[in-house]
Amino acid sequence: MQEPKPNVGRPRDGQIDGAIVRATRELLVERGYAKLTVDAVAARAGIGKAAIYRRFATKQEMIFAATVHDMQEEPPPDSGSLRGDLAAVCRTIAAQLTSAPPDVLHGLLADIHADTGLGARFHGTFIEREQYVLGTVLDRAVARGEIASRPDIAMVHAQLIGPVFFWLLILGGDRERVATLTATVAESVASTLVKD
Amino acid sequence: MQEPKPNVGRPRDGQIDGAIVRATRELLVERGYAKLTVDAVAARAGIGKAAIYRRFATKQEMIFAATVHDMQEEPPPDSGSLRGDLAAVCRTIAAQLTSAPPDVLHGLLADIHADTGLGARFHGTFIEREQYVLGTVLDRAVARGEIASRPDIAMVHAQLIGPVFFWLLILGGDRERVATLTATVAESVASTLVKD
Amino acid sequence: MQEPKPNVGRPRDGQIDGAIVRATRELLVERGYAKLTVDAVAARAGIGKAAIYRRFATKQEMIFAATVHDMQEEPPPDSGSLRGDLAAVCRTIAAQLTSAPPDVLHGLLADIHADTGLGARFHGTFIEREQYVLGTVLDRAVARGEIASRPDIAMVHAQLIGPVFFWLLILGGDRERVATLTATVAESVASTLVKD
Amino acid sequence: MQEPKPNVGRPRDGQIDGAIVRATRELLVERGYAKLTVDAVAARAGIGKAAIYRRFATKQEMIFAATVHDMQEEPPPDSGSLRGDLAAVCRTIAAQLTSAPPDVLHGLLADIHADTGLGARFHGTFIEREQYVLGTVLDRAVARGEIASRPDIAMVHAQLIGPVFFWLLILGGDRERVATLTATVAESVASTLVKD
DNA sequence: AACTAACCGAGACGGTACGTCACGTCTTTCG
DNA sequence: CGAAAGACGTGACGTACCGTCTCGGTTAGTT
Repeated sequence: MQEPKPNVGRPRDGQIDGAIVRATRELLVERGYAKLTVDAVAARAGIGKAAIYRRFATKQEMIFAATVHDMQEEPPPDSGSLRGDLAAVCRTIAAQLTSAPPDVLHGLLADIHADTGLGARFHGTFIEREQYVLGTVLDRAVARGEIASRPDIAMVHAQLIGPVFFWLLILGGDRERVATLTATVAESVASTLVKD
Repeated sequence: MQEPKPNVGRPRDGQIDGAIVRATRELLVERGYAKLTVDAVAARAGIGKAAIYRRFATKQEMIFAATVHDMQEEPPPDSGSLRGDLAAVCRTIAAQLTSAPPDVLHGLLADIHADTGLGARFHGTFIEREQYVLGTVLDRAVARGEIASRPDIAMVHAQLIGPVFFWLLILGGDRERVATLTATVAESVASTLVKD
Repeated sequence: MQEPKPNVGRPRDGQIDGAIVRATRELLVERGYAKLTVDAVAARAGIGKAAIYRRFATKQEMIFAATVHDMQEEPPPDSGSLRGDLAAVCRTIAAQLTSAPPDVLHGLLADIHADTGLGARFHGTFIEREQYVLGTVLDRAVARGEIASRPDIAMVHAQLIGPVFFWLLILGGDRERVATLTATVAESVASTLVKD
Repeated sequence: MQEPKPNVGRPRDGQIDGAIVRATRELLVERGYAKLTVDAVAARAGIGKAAIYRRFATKQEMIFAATVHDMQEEPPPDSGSLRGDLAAVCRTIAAQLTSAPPDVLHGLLADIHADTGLGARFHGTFIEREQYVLGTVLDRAVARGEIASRPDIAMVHAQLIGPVFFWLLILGGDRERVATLTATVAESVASTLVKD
């Protein structure tokens, strides 16, 4: 979201922000990511295209903002074990991955990685946040004495989230069985870490 | 690839098929997925656009065909243990995932999931093949007595490939450390299965 | 010319209308009717193709508008005789026929008659106007007592303009001798009418 | 029509010539000049495109040959007066002009004048032949003593044929009234010439 | 109360790529 | 070697979408 100049001129209409998000989400569901056009969003929201581009630099930024909730994920409450904490983290992220249609995630990921700026923001907003949460959880395990030292976070991240991600986005797997997968993976990663 | 009518008229020039693939791959590397144009492919290949559209219904089909090699993956030689076999499968697939620039994979996945037909072909060509290979490997483990019965293949698939996939495509992780990740994951999945 | 909605949105840039006409005329002279392309017109005019297709439904409409000046021919001043009036009318029309390269006239006539809508507009713009002028001139002759009643206008039209048209477009005749032909025809038609 | 090499190889199938002409004429009537395609002619005739291009250098040549009958117009029998002879010539040519749909004539004329070679052939086949016939008729009038010397043929040609041409092709006039127009014009031209 | 600066909807703008179509040529198999 | 079938390079077509810009008009805060 681009910032308006403060305290001069007419202020932005706050209803428009909501209307853009709503129209974008509706059209993503109705037509899919590839067939979403800015003109259609503007028409559906009953606004002009300029109102969109005053707020977002590109179509991708708009979709990014409309799709991705504000994601201020916090470390889960201490469950008493690394395994339980990892399962909690994994469940939260899995829930986010199922909050948008799969083709939207694919399209967005492609566009994000095609654009340096957006890619950096995505990384900062999601990846780093998730790894911060993971780090907290792992530090707890160290404090508990479950593991000797904090392992490489990115590797743990990949082992924990990768299977869920793949299941949902590549295999197009059943969303109900994600819970099972999540539990299995958390167990598996925890025991691998503890074993070392 | 659209099929020509057999034995009537001038046959398709086989060199053109190769030239399209070559030009597409070169341009994907040089310009990236988002900036690939059909006109540029035709120009680079020294052919007309019509020759492309005679073979592929859309630009995406063309890229799919040019990117996705004929992928007739076979089960790896028996390594003597489930863990060794899983590691071999995982290494092979990881090698394929690193054979194209990452933005190409993202773009292709997005386009594949935006188009039902292409999605089905992708599933048939890759997912099913990988799961066939995995099934073979798991059956060996059953025969060996490592595991009691063949588990759900898709779940194993997700656990095995998901981390590598996530590491490479989402985290943009170091390609050299994929080997470490692969080994860790294979070990982890194997021991989870054997334990049961 | 397609009409813009009035008083909403950005108004059409009037300079573009002129630039399209100018570029079209230049390119018709430089390359001829058959080799005129819409892309070339847009490039020459320094505009996008969309700006052309926003104004004209087809390439032919564009050429029609660019070629056919607004043609608000008025009856010539009363020369005192039917013969003089007819000669004046004929000279005016002959001048219009020589204002564009001959291949443009051929191409335009062909396209006009290939498209019902354009044909109707051509008829309304040109034929009816010319016949209105002819009707005025003939009415004067009736008032003068040169002829008893107003004859069939279309027949007179054909007799008067046909020879000049044929001379210029079919015979590819010398443009300097059109004056002689015009005078001869006007004399001939006038005496045929007066004789009756 | 391009000549085959004589006495070598397989002779051309004479039925094909007829089939091309028939298919061309049918499609001209059904779809009009602008929408006639060589592929459609070949398909309708049940032949290959190569068989067409073996006979005609261009699409226009094909249409020219298919539309225009072999036109070996001879001077009409002596009617005893210039006026009668001119009327006969005019009637013959008018009949030819009505033998094809009007849009075909427009299209063909445009293409003829866009191509030097075809334009020359058209001129030789039609214009010169018509002027030869006119010359013969005018010579008769000189011999008869109706006129003193042979006037400029092209000018007479334009005066005589122009009105009919304009009536049929530009005005889209009623074909039944062409007879009246023909008679009027012949009378008018004859008396203009005799008067001098 | 007037001024001013940024807002608003609507839609035109330059640019770029798409997928289609037709031309006239070329290349195969068959007779 | 002619013919049917159809692939080939070329090049224009008309459409669609992007992100920008320009209208007339609206809506605050500042003079």
